[in-house]
Amino acid sequence: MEHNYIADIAEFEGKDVTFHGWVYSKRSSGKIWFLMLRDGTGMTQCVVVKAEVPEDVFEIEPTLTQESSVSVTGTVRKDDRSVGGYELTVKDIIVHQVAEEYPISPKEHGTSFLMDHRHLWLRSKKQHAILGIRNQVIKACRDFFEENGFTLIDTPIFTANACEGTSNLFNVEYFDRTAYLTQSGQLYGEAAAMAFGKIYCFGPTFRAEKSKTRRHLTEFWMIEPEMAYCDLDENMEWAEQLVSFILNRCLERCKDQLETLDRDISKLEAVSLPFPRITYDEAVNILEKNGIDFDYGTDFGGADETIISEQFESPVMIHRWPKEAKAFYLKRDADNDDLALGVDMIAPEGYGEIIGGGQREDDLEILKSRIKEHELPEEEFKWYLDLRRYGSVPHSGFGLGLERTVAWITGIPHIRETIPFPRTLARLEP
RNA sequence: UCCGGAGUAGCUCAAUGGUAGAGCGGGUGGCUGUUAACCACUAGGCUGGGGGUUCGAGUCCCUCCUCCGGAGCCA
Repeated sequence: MEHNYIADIAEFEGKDVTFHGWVYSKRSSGKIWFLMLRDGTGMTQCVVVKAEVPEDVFEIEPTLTQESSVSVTGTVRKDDRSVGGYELTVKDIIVHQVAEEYPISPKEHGTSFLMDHRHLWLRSKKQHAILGIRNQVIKACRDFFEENGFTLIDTPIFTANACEGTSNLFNVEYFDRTAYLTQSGQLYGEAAAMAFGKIYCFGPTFRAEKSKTRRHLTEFWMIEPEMAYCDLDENMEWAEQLVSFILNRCLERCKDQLETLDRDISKLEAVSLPFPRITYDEAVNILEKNGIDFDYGTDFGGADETIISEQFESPVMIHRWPKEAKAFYLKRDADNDDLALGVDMIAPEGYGEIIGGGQREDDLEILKSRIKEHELPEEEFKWYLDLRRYGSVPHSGFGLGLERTVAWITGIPHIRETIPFPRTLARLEP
Protein backbone atom coordinates (compact mmCIF):
# COMPACT_ATOMS: atom_id res chain seq x y z
CA MET A 1 0.00 0.00 0.00
CA GLU A 2 1.33 3.40 -0.94
CA HIS A 3 1.64 5.74 2.03
CA ASN A 4 1.22 9.47 1.81
CA TYR A 5 0.35 11.65 4.76
CA ILE A 6 -1.82 14.72 5.11
CA ALA A 7 0.90 16.40 7.18
CA ASP A 8 2.94 16.55 3.95
CA ILE A 9 0.09 17.76 1.74
CA ALA A 10 1.96 20.89 0.55
CA GLU A 11 4.52 18.65 -1.17
CA PHE A 12 1.81 17.23 -3.39
CA GLU A 13 0.46 20.49 -4.77
CA GLY A 14 -0.78 19.94 -8.32
CA LYS A 15 -0.24 16.19 -8.06
CA ASP A 16 -2.54 13.23 -7.60
CA VAL A 17 -2.29 11.51 -4.26
CA THR A 18 -4.10 8.94 -2.12
CA PHE A 19 -4.63 9.47 1.61
CA HIS A 20 -5.78 6.66 3.88
CA GLY A 21 -7.86 7.85 6.79
CA TRP A 22 -11.17 8.35 8.50
CA VAL A 23 -14.18 10.61 7.91
CA TYR A 24 -13.99 13.41 10.50
CA SER A 25 -17.08 15.17 9.20
CA LYS A 26 -18.94 15.78 5.96
CA ARG A 27 -21.23 18.45 4.54
CA SER A 28 -23.42 18.01 1.55
CA SER A 29 -24.91 20.57 -0.73
CA GLY A 30 -26.71 18.81 -3.55
CA LYS A 31 -24.28 18.78 -6.44
CA ILE A 32 -21.16 19.12 -4.30
CA TRP A 33 -20.06 17.64 -1.01
CA PHE A 34 -17.15 18.03 1.36
CA LEU A 35 -15.39 15.38 3.35
CA MET A 36 -13.02 16.33 6.17
CA LEU A 37 -10.45 13.55 6.16
CA ARG A 38 -8.35 12.69 9.19
CA ASP A 39 -5.33 10.41 8.84
CA GLY A 40 -3.59 10.71 12.20
CA THR A 41 -1.04 13.20 10.91
CA GLY A 42 -3.46 15.96 10.01
CA MET A 43 -6.72 16.88 8.41
CA THR A 44 -7.71 18.07 5.01
CA GLN A 45 -10.89 18.86 3.16
CA CYS A 46 -11.81 16.66 0.21
CA VAL A 47 -14.17 18.17 -2.36
CA VAL A 48 -16.44 15.91 -4.39
CA VAL A 49 -18.09 17.61 -7.38
CA LYS A 50 -20.90 15.77 -9.16
CA ALA A 51 -19.79 16.87 -12.62
CA GLU A 52 -16.18 15.75 -12.04
CA VAL A 53 -16.43 12.24 -10.60
CA PRO A 54 -18.09 9.01 -11.72
CA GLU A 55 -21.70 8.68 -10.62
CA ASP A 56 -20.92 5.84 -8.16
CA VAL A 57 -18.23 7.90 -6.40
CA PHE A 58 -20.55 10.88 -6.00
CA GLU A 59 -23.28 8.61 -4.65
CA ILE A 60 -21.07 7.42 -1.77
CA GLU A 61 -21.94 10.53 0.26
CA PRO A 62 -25.19 9.38 1.89
CA THR A 63 -23.67 6.03 2.88
CA LEU A 64 -20.69 7.55 4.71
CA THR A 65 -20.83 8.07 8.44
CA GLN A 66 -18.53 9.84 10.88
CA GLU A 67 -15.29 7.85 11.38
CA SER A 68 -15.87 5.52 8.43
CA SER A 69 -12.51 4.37 7.08
CA VAL A 70 -11.75 5.51 3.54
CA SER A 71 -8.93 5.93 1.07
CA VAL A 72 -9.36 9.10 -0.95
CA THR A 73 -7.60 9.79 -4.22
CA GLY A 74 -7.55 13.23 -5.78
CA THR A 75 -5.58 16.25 -6.89
CA VAL A 76 -4.03 18.51 -4.27
CA ARG A 77 -4.92 22.14 -4.81
CA LYS A 78 -4.03 25.32 -2.92
CA ASP A 79 -7.27 26.94 -1.77
CA ASP A 80 -7.71 29.62 0.88
CA ARG A 81 -11.28 28.54 1.45
CA SER A 82 -10.00 25.31 2.98
CA VAL A 83 -8.65 24.95 6.51
CA GLY A 84 -4.91 24.43 6.22
CA GLY A 85 -4.71 26.19 2.87
CA TYR A 86 -4.86 23.03 0.74
CA GLU A 87 -7.62 20.69 -0.31
CA LEU A 88 -8.14 17.59 -2.37
CA THR A 89 -10.30 17.55 -5.49
CA VAL A 90 -11.57 14.00 -5.33
CA LYS A 91 -11.29 11.48 -8.17
CA ASP A 92 -11.98 8.27 -6.32
CA ILE A 93 -12.97 7.01 -2.89
CA ILE A 94 -12.55 3.49 -1.55
CA VAL A 95 -14.68 2.73 1.49
CA HIS A 96 -13.08 0.18 3.80
CA GLN A 97 -15.76 0.13 6.47
CA VAL A 98 -18.89 2.15 7.11
CA ALA A 99 -18.73 3.09 10.78
CA GLU A 100 -21.68 2.47 13.06
CA GLU A 101 -23.25 5.57 14.60
CA TYR A 102 -20.29 7.28 16.28
CA PRO A 103 -20.94 8.20 19.90
CA ILE A 104 -18.81 11.35 19.96
CA SER A 105 -20.51 14.13 18.03
CA PRO A 106 -18.91 17.51 17.32
CA LYS A 107 -21.06 19.03 20.08
CA GLU A 108 -20.29 19.08 23.77
CA HIS A 109 -20.02 16.04 26.00
CA GLY A 110 -19.34 15.50 29.69
CA THR A 111 -15.97 14.15 30.81
CA SER A 112 -17.49 11.03 32.27
CA PHE A 113 -19.04 10.10 28.92
CA LEU A 114 -15.87 10.98 27.05
CA MET A 115 -13.70 8.95 29.42
CA ASP A 116 -15.99 5.95 28.92
CA HIS A 117 -15.16 6.36 25.24
CA ARG A 118 -11.48 7.18 25.75
CA HIS A 119 -10.50 4.66 23.07
CA LEU A 120 -12.43 6.78 20.56
CA TRP A 121 -11.88 10.18 22.19
CA LEU A 122 -8.17 9.88 21.32
CA ARG A 123 -9.18 10.67 17.72
CA SER A 124 -10.49 14.12 18.65
CA LYS A 125 -8.38 17.16 17.81
CA LYS A 126 -7.59 18.30 21.34
CA GLN A 127 -6.78 14.87 22.67
CA HIS A 128 -4.59 14.24 19.65
CA ALA A 129 -2.75 17.51 20.32
CA ILE A 130 -2.23 16.77 24.02
CA LEU A 131 -0.81 13.32 23.36
CA GLY A 132 1.37 14.71 20.59
CA ILE A 133 2.88 17.10 23.14
CA ARG A 134 3.28 14.26 25.63
CA ASN A 135 5.29 12.43 22.99
CA GLN A 136 7.55 15.47 22.53
CA VAL A 137 8.04 15.89 26.27
CA ILE A 138 9.18 12.27 26.52
CA LYS A 139 11.49 12.66 23.55
CA ALA A 140 12.89 15.88 25.01
CA CYS A 141 13.68 14.13 28.30
CA ARG A 142 15.48 11.31 26.53
CA ASP A 143 17.43 13.72 24.35
CA PHE A 144 18.37 15.90 27.31
CA PHE A 145 19.79 13.01 29.27
CA GLU A 146 21.44 11.50 26.23
CA GLU A 147 23.15 14.81 25.43
CA ASN A 148 24.33 15.19 29.01
CA GLY A 149 25.94 11.81 29.43
CA PHE A 150 23.23 10.04 31.42
CA THR A 151 22.57 6.32 31.00
CA LEU A 152 19.02 5.01 30.89
CA ILE A 153 18.49 2.33 33.53
CA ASP A 154 15.17 0.52 33.71
CA THR A 155 14.06 -0.15 37.26
CA PRO A 156 11.66 -2.92 38.28
CA ILE A 157 7.89 -2.60 38.52
CA PHE A 158 7.56 -5.39 41.10
CA THR A 159 9.26 -4.49 44.35
CA ALA A 160 9.52 -6.01 47.79
CA ASN A 161 10.08 -2.78 49.67
CA ALA A 162 8.37 0.54 49.92
CA CYS A 163 10.43 3.66 49.67
CA GLU A 164 7.92 5.90 51.40
CA GLY A 165 5.74 3.69 53.56
CA THR A 166 3.37 0.89 52.60
CA SER A 167 -0.02 2.57 52.90
CA ASN A 168 0.03 3.90 49.33
CA LEU A 169 1.15 0.68 47.67
CA PHE A 170 -0.77 -1.65 45.46
CA ASN A 171 0.02 -5.22 46.40
CA VAL A 172 -0.11 -8.16 44.08
CA GLU A 173 0.21 -11.87 44.57
CA TYR A 174 3.74 -12.92 43.75
CA PHE A 175 3.81 -16.72 43.98
CA ASP A 176 3.84 -17.42 47.72
CA ARG A 177 4.53 -13.85 48.84
CA THR A 178 3.31 -10.31 48.36
CA ALA A 179 4.92 -7.91 45.93
CA TYR A 180 4.21 -4.22 45.53
CA LEU A 181 3.92 -2.16 42.38
CA THR A 182 6.69 0.40 42.39
CA GLN A 183 5.97 3.92 43.51
CA SER A 184 9.43 5.14 42.49
CA GLY A 185 12.53 3.79 40.82
CA GLN A 186 14.73 5.94 43.02
CA LEU A 187 16.35 3.37 45.29
CA TYR A 188 17.37 1.32 42.26
CA GLY A 189 18.45 4.53 40.55
CA GLU A 190 20.84 5.20 43.42
CA ALA A 191 22.40 1.76 42.92
CA ALA A 192 22.76 2.43 39.20
CA ALA A 193 24.29 5.87 39.81
CA MET A 194 27.07 4.18 41.75
CA ALA A 195 27.71 2.04 38.67
CA PHE A 196 27.31 4.63 35.92
CA GLY A 197 27.71 8.03 37.57
CA LYS A 198 24.70 9.71 36.00
CA ILE A 199 21.58 7.70 35.21
CA TYR A 200 17.88 8.15 34.75
CA CYS A 201 14.94 5.84 34.80
CA PHE A 202 11.63 6.38 33.10
CA GLY A 203 8.62 4.26 33.72
CA PRO A 204 5.17 3.92 35.20
CA THR A 205 4.70 4.24 38.93
CA PHE A 206 1.73 3.35 41.07
CA ARG A 207 0.17 4.96 44.10
CA ALA A 208 -2.85 3.54 45.86
CA GLU A 209 -3.76 6.96 47.24
CA LYS A 210 -7.47 7.57 47.43
CA SER A 211 -7.01 10.97 45.90
CA LYS A 212 -9.79 12.46 43.86
CA THR A 213 -8.29 15.61 42.49
CA ARG A 214 -7.29 16.98 39.11
CA ARG A 215 -3.64 16.35 39.94
CA HIS A 216 -3.76 12.64 40.76
CA LEU A 217 -3.69 9.33 38.95
CA THR A 218 -3.10 5.91 40.45
CA GLU A 219 -0.75 5.06 37.56
CA PHE A 220 1.55 7.78 36.27
CA TRP A 221 4.95 8.09 34.63
CA MET A 222 8.06 9.48 36.23
CA ILE A 223 11.44 10.47 34.92
CA GLU A 224 13.97 10.04 37.69
CA PRO A 225 17.62 11.06 37.25
CA GLU A 226 20.16 10.19 39.93
CA MET A 227 23.68 11.62 40.01
CA ALA A 228 26.73 10.47 41.98
CA TYR A 229 28.98 13.21 43.43
CA CYS A 230 26.13 15.70 43.27
CA ASP A 231 24.87 17.97 46.02
CA LEU A 232 21.55 19.73 46.43
CA ASP A 233 22.56 22.86 44.52
CA GLU A 234 23.77 20.89 41.51
CA ASN A 235 20.64 18.80 41.72
CA MET A 236 18.54 21.94 41.40
CA GLU A 237 20.61 23.01 38.40
CA TRP A 238 19.89 19.71 36.66
CA ALA A 239 16.21 20.06 37.48
CA GLU A 240 15.86 23.55 36.03
CA GLN A 241 17.96 22.66 32.97
CA LEU A 242 15.74 19.67 32.25
CA VAL A 243 12.48 21.54 32.62
CA SER A 244 13.74 24.46 30.57
CA PHE A 245 14.92 22.08 27.83
CA ILE A 246 11.55 20.32 27.70
CA LEU A 247 9.67 23.59 27.56
CA ASN A 248 11.78 25.06 24.77
CA ARG A 249 11.44 21.86 22.77
CA CYS A 250 7.66 22.07 22.98
CA LEU A 251 7.65 25.74 22.06
CA GLU A 252 9.77 24.90 18.99
CA ARG A 253 8.13 21.71 17.84
CA CYS A 254 4.54 21.79 19.09
CA LYS A 255 3.30 25.16 17.83
CA ASP A 256 0.33 23.60 16.02
CA GLN A 257 -0.72 21.51 18.98
CA LEU A 258 -0.44 24.43 21.41
CA GLU A 259 -2.56 26.50 19.06
CA THR A 260 -5.18 23.74 18.78
CA LEU A 261 -5.32 23.78 22.57
CA ASP A 262 -5.61 27.60 22.72
CA ARG A 263 -2.62 27.65 25.06
CA ASP A 264 -1.49 31.14 26.10
CA ILE A 265 2.09 30.73 24.92
CA SER A 266 3.26 34.04 26.41
CA LYS A 267 3.07 32.45 29.86
CA LEU A 268 5.38 29.66 28.71
CA GLU A 269 7.73 32.03 26.91
CA ALA A 270 8.06 34.08 30.10
CA VAL A 271 9.85 31.17 31.79
CA SER A 272 13.57 31.85 32.07
CA LEU A 273 16.71 30.46 33.71
CA PRO A 274 17.70 30.38 36.46
CA PHE A 275 14.47 29.40 38.19
CA PRO A 276 13.83 31.10 41.53
CA ARG A 277 14.98 29.13 44.59
CA ILE A 278 13.45 29.74 47.97
CA THR A 279 13.74 27.89 51.23
CA TYR A 280 10.77 26.28 52.91
CA ASP A 281 10.86 29.07 55.49
CA GLU A 282 10.69 31.72 52.75
CA ALA A 283 7.74 29.89 51.19
CA VAL A 284 5.95 29.90 54.52
CA ASN A 285 6.58 33.66 54.75
CA ILE A 286 4.94 34.13 51.37
CA LEU A 287 1.87 32.26 52.58
CA GLU A 288 1.69 34.28 55.78
CA LYS A 289 2.00 37.54 53.84
CA ASN A 290 -0.99 36.35 51.81
CA GLY A 291 -3.02 35.82 54.93
CA ILE A 292 -2.75 32.04 55.12
CA ASP A 293 -2.67 30.54 58.61
CA PHE A 294 -0.06 27.90 57.83
CA ASP A 295 0.88 25.01 60.10
CA TYR A 296 4.72 25.10 60.09
CA GLY A 297 6.34 21.76 59.47
CA THR A 298 3.71 20.30 57.17
CA ASP A 299 3.70 19.97 53.40
CA PHE A 300 1.96 22.59 51.28
CA GLY A 301 -1.54 21.92 50.01
CA GLY A 302 -2.70 22.52 46.45
CA ALA A 303 -4.02 26.00 47.25
CA ASP A 304 -0.76 26.91 49.05
CA GLU A 305 1.31 25.83 46.05
CA THR A 306 -0.80 28.01 43.79
CA ILE A 307 -0.23 31.09 45.93
CA ILE A 308 3.52 30.46 46.03
CA SER A 309 3.73 29.83 42.27
CA GLU A 310 1.81 33.02 41.52
CA GLN A 311 4.74 35.05 42.91
CA PHE A 312 6.93 33.92 40.01
CA GLU A 313 6.82 33.61 36.22
CA SER A 314 9.10 30.56 36.17
CA PRO A 315 8.73 27.32 38.10
CA VAL A 316 9.93 27.86 41.65
CA MET A 317 12.12 25.49 43.64
CA ILE A 318 11.49 25.16 47.35
CA HIS A 319 14.36 23.61 49.27
CA ARG A 320 15.43 22.74 52.83
CA TRP A 321 12.29 21.26 54.34
CA PRO A 322 11.46 20.39 57.93
CA LYS A 323 12.61 16.80 58.31
CA GLU A 324 9.13 15.58 59.34
CA ALA A 325 7.72 16.58 55.96
CA LYS A 326 10.18 14.52 53.92
CA ALA A 327 11.29 10.94 53.35
CA PHE A 328 13.78 9.03 55.51
CA TYR A 329 16.51 8.82 52.85
CA LEU A 330 17.12 12.56 52.53
CA LYS A 331 20.32 14.01 53.91
CA ARG A 332 20.07 16.67 56.61
CA ASP A 333 21.36 20.18 56.21
CA ALA A 334 24.84 20.45 57.76
CA ASP A 335 23.87 23.83 59.25
CA ASN A 336 20.57 22.67 60.76
CA ASP A 337 19.81 19.05 61.54
CA ASP A 338 16.07 19.78 61.58
CA LEU A 339 16.12 20.51 57.85
CA ALA A 340 16.15 17.88 55.09
CA LEU A 341 17.96 18.63 51.83
CA GLY A 342 14.86 18.08 49.75
CA VAL A 343 13.59 20.17 46.86
CA ASP A 344 10.20 20.48 45.23
CA MET A 345 9.58 22.33 41.99
CA ILE A 346 6.22 24.04 41.68
CA ALA A 347 4.98 24.81 38.17
CA PRO A 348 3.51 28.24 37.39
CA GLU A 349 -0.20 28.97 36.96
CA GLY A 350 -1.30 26.65 39.73
CA TYR A 351 -0.24 23.40 38.07
CA GLY A 352 1.35 22.25 41.30
CA GLU A 353 4.37 20.15 42.16
CA ILE A 354 6.07 18.70 39.09
CA ILE A 355 9.36 17.67 40.72
CA GLY A 356 10.29 16.21 44.07
CA GLY A 357 13.84 15.25 44.98
CA GLY A 358 16.90 16.01 47.03
CA GLN A 359 20.32 14.99 48.23
CA ARG A 360 20.39 11.45 49.67
CA GLU A 361 21.78 10.43 53.04
CA ASP A 362 25.12 8.77 52.30
CA ASP A 363 26.20 7.76 55.81
CA LEU A 364 25.51 4.14 56.71
CA GLU A 365 24.88 4.60 60.43
CA ILE A 366 22.65 7.65 60.02
CA LEU A 367 20.61 5.91 57.33
CA LYS A 368 20.22 2.83 59.52
CA SER A 369 18.90 4.91 62.40
CA ARG A 370 16.44 6.69 60.05
CA ILE A 371 15.08 3.36 58.87
CA LYS A 372 14.61 2.38 62.49
CA GLU A 373 12.94 5.72 63.36
CA HIS A 374 10.50 5.26 60.51
CA GLU A 375 9.82 1.70 61.64
CA LEU A 376 10.75 0.30 58.26
CA PRO A 377 12.01 -3.30 57.95
CA GLU A 378 15.80 -3.05 57.77
CA GLU A 379 16.04 -6.50 56.19
CA GLU A 380 14.40 -5.27 53.01
CA PHE A 381 16.77 -2.33 52.74
CA LYS A 382 19.86 -4.50 53.09
CA TRP A 383 20.92 -4.06 49.49
CA TYR A 384 20.20 -0.33 49.66
CA LEU A 385 22.39 0.02 52.74
CA ASP A 386 25.17 -1.79 50.87
CA LEU A 387 25.45 1.30 48.67
CA ARG A 388 26.69 3.13 51.82
CA ARG A 389 29.11 0.33 52.62
CA TYR A 390 30.92 0.12 49.33
CA GLY A 391 32.18 3.51 48.24
CA SER A 392 29.43 5.81 49.45
CA VAL A 393 29.42 9.27 47.88
CA PRO A 394 27.28 12.39 48.07
CA HIS A 395 24.52 11.91 45.53
CA SER A 396 21.23 13.47 44.55
CA GLY A 397 18.32 13.00 42.24
CA PHE A 398 14.73 13.91 41.60
CA GLY A 399 11.53 12.68 40.00
CA LEU A 400 9.67 14.61 37.34
CA GLY A 401 5.97 13.81 37.07
CA LEU A 402 5.33 13.44 33.36
CA GLU A 403 1.57 13.99 33.39
CA ARG A 404 1.71 17.10 35.57
CA THR A 405 4.41 18.52 33.32
CA VAL A 406 2.28 17.86 30.25
CA ALA A 407 -0.76 19.37 31.98
CA TRP A 408 1.19 22.56 32.66
CA ILE A 409 2.61 22.87 29.14
CA THR A 410 -0.68 22.09 27.42
CA GLY A 411 -2.71 24.19 29.85
CA ILE A 412 -5.10 21.32 30.46
CA PRO A 413 -6.70 21.64 33.87
CA HIS A 414 -7.08 17.91 34.52
CA ILE A 415 -4.17 15.49 34.45
CA ARG A 416 -6.37 12.62 33.22
CA GLU A 417 -6.30 13.98 29.67
CA THR A 418 -2.49 13.95 29.54
CA ILE A 419 -2.16 10.14 29.50
CA PRO A 420 -3.72 7.91 26.83
CA PHE A 421 -5.64 5.66 29.21
CA PRO A 422 -5.84 7.18 32.69
CA ARG A 423 -6.17 5.09 35.83
CA THR A 424 -7.92 6.81 38.67
CA LEU A 425 -9.72 5.83 41.85
CA ALA A 426 -12.88 5.23 39.85
CA ARG A 427 -11.54 4.17 36.49
CA LEU A 428 -9.87 0.98 35.32
CA GLU A 429 -11.53 0.95 31.87
CA PRO A 430 -11.12 1.39 29.00
C1' U B 1 -12.59 8.40 54.67
C1' C B 2 -14.79 13.48 55.04
C1' C B 3 -17.30 17.96 52.78
C1' G B 4 -20.08 19.85 48.57
C1' G B 5 -22.65 19.12 43.63
C1' A B 6 -25.13 16.11 39.97
C1' G B 7 -27.96 11.71 37.88
C1' U B 8 -34.38 13.32 32.76
C1' A B 9 -34.02 11.05 24.85
C1' G B 10 -27.68 8.44 22.00
C1' C B 11 -25.23 13.42 23.91
C1' U B 12 -25.64 18.45 26.46
C1' C B 13 -29.40 20.39 29.25
C1' A B 14 -34.78 22.57 30.42
C1' A B 15 -39.38 21.56 32.97
C1' U B 16 -44.18 26.49 40.48
C1' G B 17 -46.17 19.25 43.24
C1' G B 18 -50.66 19.11 37.90
C1' U B 19 -50.33 16.34 29.82
C1' A B 20 -41.94 15.17 29.93
C1' G B 21 -39.44 19.61 26.23
C1' A B 22 -35.27 21.97 23.30
C1' G B 23 -30.59 21.92 20.77
C1' C B 24 -27.21 18.52 18.82
C1' G B 25 -26.74 13.51 16.95
C1' G B 26 -29.92 9.62 13.97
C1' G B 27 -33.62 8.93 9.70
C1' U B 28 -36.19 11.14 5.14
C1' G B 29 -36.25 15.08 1.46
C1' G B 30 -33.97 19.86 -0.60
C1' C B 31 -29.67 22.89 -1.92
C1' U B 32 -22.77 23.74 -6.57
C1' G B 33 -18.11 26.36 -1.74
C1' U B 34 -19.48 24.24 3.00
C1' U B 35 -16.10 25.18 7.71
C1' A B 36 -19.82 22.74 14.78
C1' A B 37 -23.13 24.39 7.09
C1' C B 38 -28.27 25.60 6.21
C1' C B 39 -33.94 24.65 5.40
C1' A B 40 -38.27 21.27 6.03
C1' C B 41 -40.28 16.85 8.02
C1' U B 42 -39.57 12.62 11.36
C1' A B 43 -38.49 8.67 15.03
C1' G B 44 -36.67 8.55 19.87
C1' G B 45 -38.41 8.35 27.47
C1' C B 46 -39.39 2.60 33.40
C1' U B 47 -36.88 10.91 34.71
C1' G B 48 -30.14 6.00 38.42
C1' G B 49 -32.42 1.70 42.04
C1' G B 50 -35.66 0.86 46.29
C1' G B 51 -39.07 2.78 49.89
C1' G B 52 -42.33 6.80 51.69
C1' U B 53 -45.64 11.58 51.83
C1' U B 54 -49.75 13.13 48.41
C1' C B 55 -55.92 12.97 44.92
C1' G B 56 -51.40 13.54 42.00
C1' A B 57 -43.92 13.12 42.43
C1' G B 58 -38.78 14.29 37.44
C1' U B 59 -39.91 17.87 41.45
C1' C B 60 -40.81 16.83 48.66
C1' C B 61 -38.70 13.04 52.56
C1' C B 62 -35.57 8.47 53.70
C1' U B 63 -32.07 5.02 51.80
C1' C B 64 -28.67 2.79 48.43
C1' C B 65 -25.71 3.16 43.89
C1' U B 66 -22.85 5.85 40.32
C1' C B 67 -20.27 10.08 38.62
C1' C B 68 -18.07 15.09 39.23
C1' G B 69 -15.38 18.81 42.26
C1' G B 70 -12.57 19.58 46.68
C1' A B 71 -9.87 18.04 51.43
C1' G B 72 -6.21 14.74 53.43
C1' C B 73 -1.78 12.23 50.81
C1' C B 74 1.36 13.06 46.93
C1' A B 75 4.39 13.60 41.32
